[in-house]
Amino acid sequence: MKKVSMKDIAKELNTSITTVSFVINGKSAAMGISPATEKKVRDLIKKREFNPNSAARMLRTGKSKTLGLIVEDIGNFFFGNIAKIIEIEANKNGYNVFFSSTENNDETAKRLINKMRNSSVDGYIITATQGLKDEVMKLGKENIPFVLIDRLIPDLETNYVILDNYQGSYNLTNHLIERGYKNIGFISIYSEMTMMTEREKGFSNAMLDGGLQLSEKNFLKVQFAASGASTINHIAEFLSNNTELDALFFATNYLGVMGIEALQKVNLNIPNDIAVVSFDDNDLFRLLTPSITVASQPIHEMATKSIEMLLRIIKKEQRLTENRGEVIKPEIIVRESSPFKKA
Amino acid sequence: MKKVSMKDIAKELNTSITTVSFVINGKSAAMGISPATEKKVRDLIKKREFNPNSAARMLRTGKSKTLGLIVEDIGNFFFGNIAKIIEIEANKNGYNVFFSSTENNDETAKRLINKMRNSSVDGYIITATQGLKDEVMKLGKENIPFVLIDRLIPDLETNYVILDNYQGSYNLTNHLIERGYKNIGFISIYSEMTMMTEREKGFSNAMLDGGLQLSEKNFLKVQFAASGASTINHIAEFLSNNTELDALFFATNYLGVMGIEALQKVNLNIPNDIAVVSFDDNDLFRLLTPSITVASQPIHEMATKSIEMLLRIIKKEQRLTENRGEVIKPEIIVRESSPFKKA
DNA sequence: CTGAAAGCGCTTACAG
DNA sequence: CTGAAAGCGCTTACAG
Repeated sequence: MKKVSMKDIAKELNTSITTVSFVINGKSAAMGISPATEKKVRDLIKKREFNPNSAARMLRTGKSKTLGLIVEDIGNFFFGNIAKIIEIEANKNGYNVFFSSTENNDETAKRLINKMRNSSVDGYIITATQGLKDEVMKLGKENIPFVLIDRLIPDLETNYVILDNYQGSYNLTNHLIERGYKNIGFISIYSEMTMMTEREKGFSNAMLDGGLQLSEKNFLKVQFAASGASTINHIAEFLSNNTELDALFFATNYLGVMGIEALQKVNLNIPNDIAVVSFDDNDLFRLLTPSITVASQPIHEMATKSIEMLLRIIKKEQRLTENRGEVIKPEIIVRESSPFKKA
Repeated sequence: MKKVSMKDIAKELNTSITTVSFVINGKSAAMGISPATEKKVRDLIKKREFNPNSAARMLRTGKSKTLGLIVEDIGNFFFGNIAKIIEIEANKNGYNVFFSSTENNDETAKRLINKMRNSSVDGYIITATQGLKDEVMKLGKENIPFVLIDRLIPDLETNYVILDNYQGSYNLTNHLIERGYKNIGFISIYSEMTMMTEREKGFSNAMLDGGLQLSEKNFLKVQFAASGASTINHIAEFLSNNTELDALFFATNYLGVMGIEALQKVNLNIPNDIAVVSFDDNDLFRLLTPSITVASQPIHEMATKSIEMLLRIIKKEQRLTENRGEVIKPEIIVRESSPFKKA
């Protein structure tokens, strides 16, 4: 049972492969195929269940109709849902999408980009890792369409869709200050990524603007790669050493999750002993008792904006060098973990 | 800046394309290429950063080195992590993977399978929807490798990796009975999928084996597609109408999440007023107060078993018709939501 | 030990 | 309005 080809269709209809190809590619009108011929071709295509061979088309045109999605971790709530929406939108536009997780590792990210390049993807959506600048610049130089999502690369001007991390962090900190908290601990990871530095800047500026003091006792940084257990221990230790803290700001949702475990470990009650807020929402924060106040990323908006931008670049409606960035505003969702502070 | 091809490499070395191809495909020894020639070729390939054109290779060999992963929802914890592991394993074996979410919709699933077929994937890992039997049988007839994951299709013998839903459900119910609960409500979705029917059977048999009575008051079924709000209302109503219930068994983790919201809505306290257990773990259940007892799916084991099985079928080490199913045992993780019942 | 050549299934410039 | 033919970049049977 051999697959049917354009040749088979053409032969059965006593016409040429050219005609069949024009019909398939919607060029009948432009190339002046008669409606009668067009119908004959379409009918037989349907009857024989003919589908053009994508490899042949790809070889001939150089376009694979495939996109590459490189995220930090497809198994996490944020990126999993980003991926779902991107895949649906890509599909609507005739694209399939390859995906891969970098686990925030430079070498993995580089390998994945090159692997996908060998499969000739038509464009990328990339969650950059810290040392990815050269690799991404290479894409730019070779004129391969891409869009950065969720995080920028310092000193690299390009197309991106990111969250306004500074503003979200500033507003979330301000929310705590307005509710009477004065000794706020900011717990983040060691990172040069602007995503992290912006969140820290937003926190610091909100504190200073609120007339509050800042010392190193307000900051804890942990290693991203550290195991859950060791991170929880670090946080617990920090809490034990800084008993004057009345609120905690976790810079990512997985830090928040670990932080909540750490608080249980040292027997601190949220929100009676200490208030808690976190950057990034997830199901858990909504349903925990108490529920957790967050700065939430509009996932749907970020995903659709980035795939639309990538398709525009691929279709050359937007130049790769045009540097049209989208900065999405996060939303502060006030929940039970940050009530007005009791006197 | 044109991409370098095998022809360029051959010309520069004054050798033939054949020789270059043999070297690239590791056939030097078998075809008797001299070590000196082989080294010359390899060095130039590295120097010119040559990568074989995948489209040409695909057209010629009929193999795309691409797999299709069709899951219910890549954005959910279980499938997102399944996807991550499958992608990593596939990559190790030289495959890229396309993914798509069915949202448990038959038409979407059929469309996705056919779309991927047109991109000539070499094999599929599929989370079946209820009406997917014909489509999957077609794959079988055309000898296209695939493995079902997470759920079977009734009356269809094939390769699969699933959870032992019956045993997990039986054991989880038994755990409640041993702890003194007698009026247990089983909350599930309308579904013909064996996954669901097995869970219900496990529950019912454990109840009967425990000498407990069963009536329709022990069962609530909701629509999968129903919105969160309407599902929560249904559950809340069920609870109000069945005040004698002392424990709830949620048949999936998203039902568990909604159920917890419903319990808050009708002011029932876990575990003082009512115990709760759920099938499928997630981060939330571990961190909620109280934490939730679950039957947990070994995600890593399910993912690796399924990709290994698919690769075996592709490499013809296992026949598609061989029907080698793997049934993975779930683990009961006892947490705070199901203590011994107070007198 | 190595090379010339056919052919995978398309698209498209060219010819009529 | 439609067709014959080149060519995309590989793999591999065949020849020597």
